[in-house]
Amino acid sequence: MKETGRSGCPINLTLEILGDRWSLIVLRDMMFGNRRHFRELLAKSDEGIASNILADRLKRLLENGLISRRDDASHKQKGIYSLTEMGISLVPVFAAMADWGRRFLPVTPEMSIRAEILAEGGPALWERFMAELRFLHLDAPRPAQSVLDDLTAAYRDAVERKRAAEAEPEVA
Amino acid sequence: MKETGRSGCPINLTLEILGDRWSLIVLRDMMFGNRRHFRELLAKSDEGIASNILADRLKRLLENGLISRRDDASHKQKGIYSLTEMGISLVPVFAAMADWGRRFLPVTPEMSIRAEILAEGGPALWERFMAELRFLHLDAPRPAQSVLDDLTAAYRDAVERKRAAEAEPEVA
DNA sequence: CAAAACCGCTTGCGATTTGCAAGCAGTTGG
DNA sequence: CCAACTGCTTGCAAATCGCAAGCGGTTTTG
Repeated sequence: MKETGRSGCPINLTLEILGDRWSLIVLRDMMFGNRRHFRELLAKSDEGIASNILADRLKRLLENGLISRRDDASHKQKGIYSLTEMGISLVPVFAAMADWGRRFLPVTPEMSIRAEILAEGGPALWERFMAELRFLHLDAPRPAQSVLDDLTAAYRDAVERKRAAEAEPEVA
Repeated sequence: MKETGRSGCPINLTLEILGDRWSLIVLRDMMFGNRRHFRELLAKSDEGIASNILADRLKRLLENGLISRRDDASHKQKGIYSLTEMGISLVPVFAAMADWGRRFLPVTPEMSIRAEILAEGGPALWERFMAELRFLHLDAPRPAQSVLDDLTAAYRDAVERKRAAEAEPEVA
């Protein structure tokens, strides 16, 4: 909790915590990719975050209450990072950002399929997704159906379709 | 348009453009404070942006198509910055971020009143606000009623109430 | 009509942050 | 016992940030 000397505006305060190139990437991978260990977040990211940056961001996200950390019982060195309610509550922010990005920026189709589903599902879907995240990251009961599975399946389908299209460039 | 070598994920692409401490602050002041000149953005900001940073951000926002710039007919040195449709479309992102910030961060009451109104108004209100921004920044027709006036009036009221409360610390 | 204020924006410079590569002590599985 | 793996740190060069001052030109003011 350092003194920044800036204003009490909600937009400004949000930017003081999340206004950099990597914090939201880390949270995105935890949220949509269910990556919970340091190495998972480090290696499986499409953007290739550096290990010192990742360590720093995890520390800052911890300090600010967006994530929590506990030891992995199955491996004495591993830590498991989880989203807190504060982190889970970013779902609408991700949905809004992703929808804006897919409309105005040169996104790839397979990377924007999940943004599309979230935009079409609207707040009702976001709420179901957040309930699922509370099950995965907190101690909430398992919800009836899984939004994350739907999102992941749609993404895998899109990747698979792209691979198939590239393997067979011209349709006969 | 520089090559960053990162992914085509909408979240990532959005962060490559807006993922820093100042870009969204500048857009916020243009959007909610209707600040259109360099000096207005420089001096009237609650956060005190440096002039070189402001110049750099305006340039980047121009390059990325979020704002436009034209000369001020009434003053040969002034330029007028306007939001483009791409910039106006960030309204839902601001609404989501502001709502998250006011729920989880130590915002001041008078700075969060607008976030509250936007959250309660929901997408219908956002759409009316965007129509008004198209009138102020593009060449769209004037909408029936002004959301910005409502937001600004609510903010002024909150500031006034705070000033009154501070002038008379203890209620008799 | 000259001085003062204001205009957008740049420059210099020290401090901080970033990105990359390598490495570390401890743990696990074969 | 050793190779692979764990989370995370260190060194270092490059980029960025933040502050202060200033620049050529325009407009306002006394």
